[in-house]
Amino acid sequence: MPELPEVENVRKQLAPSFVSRTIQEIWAGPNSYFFITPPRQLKRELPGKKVRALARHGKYLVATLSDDSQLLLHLGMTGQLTTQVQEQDRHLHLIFKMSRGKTIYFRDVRKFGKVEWIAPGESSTRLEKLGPDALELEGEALYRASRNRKIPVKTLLLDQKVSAGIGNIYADEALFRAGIRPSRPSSRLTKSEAIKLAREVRQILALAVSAGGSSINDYMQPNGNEGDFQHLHKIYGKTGETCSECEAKIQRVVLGGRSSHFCRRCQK
DNA sequence: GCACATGTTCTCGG
DNA sequence: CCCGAGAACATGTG
Repeated sequence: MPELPEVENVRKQLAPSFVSRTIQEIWAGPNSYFFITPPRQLKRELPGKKVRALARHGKYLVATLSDDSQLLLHLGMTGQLTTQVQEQDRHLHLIFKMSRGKTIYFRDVRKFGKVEWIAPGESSTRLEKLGPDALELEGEALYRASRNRKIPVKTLLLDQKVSAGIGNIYADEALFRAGIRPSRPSSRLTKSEAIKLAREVRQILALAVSAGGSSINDYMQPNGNEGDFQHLHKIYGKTGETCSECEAKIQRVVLGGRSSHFCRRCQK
């Protein structure tokens, strides 16, 4: 469910239940795949610490704790952070009991989500690998990253080292709005196209944040509401439908192992 | 059974 | 060491 706009909405909604509260108790399920930091260590380290801030870098949520340690949360494909879950959920992996009566649940059906605790003074290789947040992607930087690369421009956009936060939906949407085919070799991008594409990326992400993200399948905000941006998708998931800007049928190809949607008339 | 799913990481060959 | 392609991870839905 989560690309930058969805994660940003989770961050904003979760903050009141998380920030300025003390972690009183941790419940962690037995799923070793899900935990970078093992459950026993989380149970040992987290209780008693206060959450000072909840930030987002790309698709990662980063909580800073009172001893300057950090807790990284990544939602993977199906992760959900919510303040209202029914107990007895087989996909529940982690529960934070916070001070003053708040509880936060982390559930994840496919378990591609991740939880990692970073000790004070340590740094996370995961965060260090991330490029600039996609809300601030600059055309110049995108152009530089595209030089001497053979990979499709779509795949370049998905590279979190180039820009952190873009996922499959918003990559397709931004390319459609920029009039660039997802299959275009990165090295064939002109500078003015790179500048336009970066602007479309920033714009669509900001719009999607405002709309509460996109809810398709199981994405939900922490309060249980759905986002609205899926109604504004113009290309993603619309294979075979008529393009909103012309009469052509929307095409689907696989690039870098991901479904990619485009209009052969509007995108060159 | 098959295809596919808002993601990341690892392996392999060049 | 860099690059790119493909597989792997775990589970559900149609």
